[in-house]
Amino acid sequence: MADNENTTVRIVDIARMAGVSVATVDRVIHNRGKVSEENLARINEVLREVNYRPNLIARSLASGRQYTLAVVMPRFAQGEYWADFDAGIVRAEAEARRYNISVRKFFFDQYDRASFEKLLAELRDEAFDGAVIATLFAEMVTPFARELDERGIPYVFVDSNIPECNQLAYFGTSSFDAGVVAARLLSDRLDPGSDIVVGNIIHRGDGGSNQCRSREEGFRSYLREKGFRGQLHYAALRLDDEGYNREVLDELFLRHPAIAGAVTFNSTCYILAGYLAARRRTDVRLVGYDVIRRNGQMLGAGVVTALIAQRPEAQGYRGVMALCEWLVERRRPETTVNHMPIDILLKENIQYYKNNLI
Amino acid sequence: MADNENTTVRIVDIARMAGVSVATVDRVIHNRGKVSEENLARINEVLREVNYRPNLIARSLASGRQYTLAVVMPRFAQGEYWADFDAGIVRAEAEARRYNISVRKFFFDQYDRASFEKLLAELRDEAFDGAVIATLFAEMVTPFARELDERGIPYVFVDSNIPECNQLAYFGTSSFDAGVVAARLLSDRLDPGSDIVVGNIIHRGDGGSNQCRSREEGFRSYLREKGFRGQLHYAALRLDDEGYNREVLDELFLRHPAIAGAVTFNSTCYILAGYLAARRRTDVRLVGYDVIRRNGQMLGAGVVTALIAQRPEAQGYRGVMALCEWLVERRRPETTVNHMPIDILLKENIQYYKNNLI
DNA sequence: CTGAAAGCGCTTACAG
DNA sequence: CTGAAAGCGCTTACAG
Repeated sequence: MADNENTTVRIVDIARMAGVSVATVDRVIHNRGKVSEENLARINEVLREVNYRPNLIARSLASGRQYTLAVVMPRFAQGEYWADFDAGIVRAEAEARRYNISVRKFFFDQYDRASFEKLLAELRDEAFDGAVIATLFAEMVTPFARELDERGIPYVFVDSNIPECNQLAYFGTSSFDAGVVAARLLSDRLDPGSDIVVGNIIHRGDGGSNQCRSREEGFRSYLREKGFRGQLHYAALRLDDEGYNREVLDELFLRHPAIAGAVTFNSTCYILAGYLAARRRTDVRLVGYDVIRRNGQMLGAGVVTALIAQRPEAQGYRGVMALCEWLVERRRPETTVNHMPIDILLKENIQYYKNNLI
Repeated sequence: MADNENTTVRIVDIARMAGVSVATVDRVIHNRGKVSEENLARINEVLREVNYRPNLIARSLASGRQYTLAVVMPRFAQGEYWADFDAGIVRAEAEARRYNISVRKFFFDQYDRASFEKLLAELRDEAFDGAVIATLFAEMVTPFARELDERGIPYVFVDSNIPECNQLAYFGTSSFDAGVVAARLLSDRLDPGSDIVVGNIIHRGDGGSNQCRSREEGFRSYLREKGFRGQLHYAALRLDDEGYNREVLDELFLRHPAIAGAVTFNSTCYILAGYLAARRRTDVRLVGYDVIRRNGQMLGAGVVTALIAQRPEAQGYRGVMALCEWLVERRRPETTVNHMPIDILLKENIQYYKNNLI
């Protein structure tokens, strides 16, 4: 019955036990067909009996099969959010190479939906065996996902999930609950009547990402539940236009003196932080997302109260690895929706956060 | 000069380029000696020129070399802290198997230093190629580490670091700063004059672990810096002895009515939480360590204010993997001291923490 | 539908 | 000090 556990059984062993050649066993293992009913049954029986575990190392070495993965993500500069995600891709790439899997990155502009559209069009003519897709523009990802389904190409979502697709997996936070946590951290010591500024970045095309919208819903939901009575005021800000932002915010704060809190639902809370620091508004609590360099500095300086992070490096790494395991071993991730932890960073614990990108 | 990047160069290629056989190249690659000066030089030159990267998969398949790793850790029951650490070990084990590396666990009783001593004695007669050691009893680990140095066996520390050893790596938090974070979370809304209870578990042998001592130092240091004026009172508690603990705590709270905060520096804050819940002391803020089941429940119930966690699963996983990479590829971890993030868990974000053990 | 044989890149005795 | 040859466990044409 129970065979000697420690001697691994190989294909030749299976072949001998079933009275066939290794090639036939191989056909059964890979469902390549062209095997007689009786051999099929016999081999499967043996496979089951000995609980055959293929040696993946040998398989990889022998097959020489090459896979290419496409990673569809925003373009980034050093120190920005997507640079951390990219670090995870790079790490996964190094591991994947051992299994003859290579990675190609395709970039779009996260503030310009047209750039994403254009990129998707290009991808129609590209050959790849799997894709990791950052779902910022969810409405456009959905139809593209259907095309991939038709092409039989597996894909993984990162950043925020889109439930109605056939993704192999999702890696990212629950955006809604990440919004709840922001509200908790911000309102903890806020008078229930205070107003709150919401900093937004002006988009080309249309408003906000999938993720930011969900975070705001979670944020509002928490405040509602806790009986918060203040107002939320939106500030439409620009990247790298300090003068403009200052004007907008000056006016906003002037008009609404009850403002005692601030939040951004994307990774640019350093903009609001810069303003508050310049104006010495130490009375305003500020919460934002993502441990990018400029946010981290503002947290260390005490201008930002808390940052919420979502393990971008892990998202990148696990996205690629999920596809690798699927392609090499036909092994699905244990769960499709993989919510990353919602990390809370304060001045006191931020220094260790980046050390361990895993 | 720069060769075609994408065609991998193999040992046969090197051999041909150097005008020798693959066996000689292999000897050079592995410093096995028995190679003439001139061949050595020529081969090394070629190796450098083509930037040779061995195919580890092929190497592993061909060599059939077996390694055994020893993991020295506390015995645990399901739901306890070390069970999470163990989950990381198990995951690493699965990966390591591919490279012919197996893991043996050796358990001691974390509340009994004699059990650790006994275990170390046993390990002297065991054969293994690397060790992951939980450093709870630091004074005893140090001499044992020296023995390993002499035996030429690499080792990795987890839980808390011991600087003066030759560990290949350390994976764990900065215990001191984890104490600082506890103080920040506890004292945030505490009156500077309030007293604080420190819950301790009575040890057999001697007091507290390495880690708990450092956390307490960090804790006290933060309070000192912030001008905290209250007192710290120790409660010597027992595992699984609710009646006894209740007596001790009843008396303590009676004698010190200024107590408004509580902390434990190990993972048993559920004991204090159980007491506070039973006595309906919602006025006492409680902070503890580690997301074990019973702590998580108390956080969800609102009895515990915050938990601080240290990614035990990652510690286990990375500890084993560091040894694997060293044994298989002679690759050292990039840094020796790998501080894990100090994670902060509140009621609002705890639900996602366990999903992603990485 | 089936099997013998070569090969993936490396390591390991073995004979010289 | 050196090299020819077999082998790790699996896959892949190829011939039947």
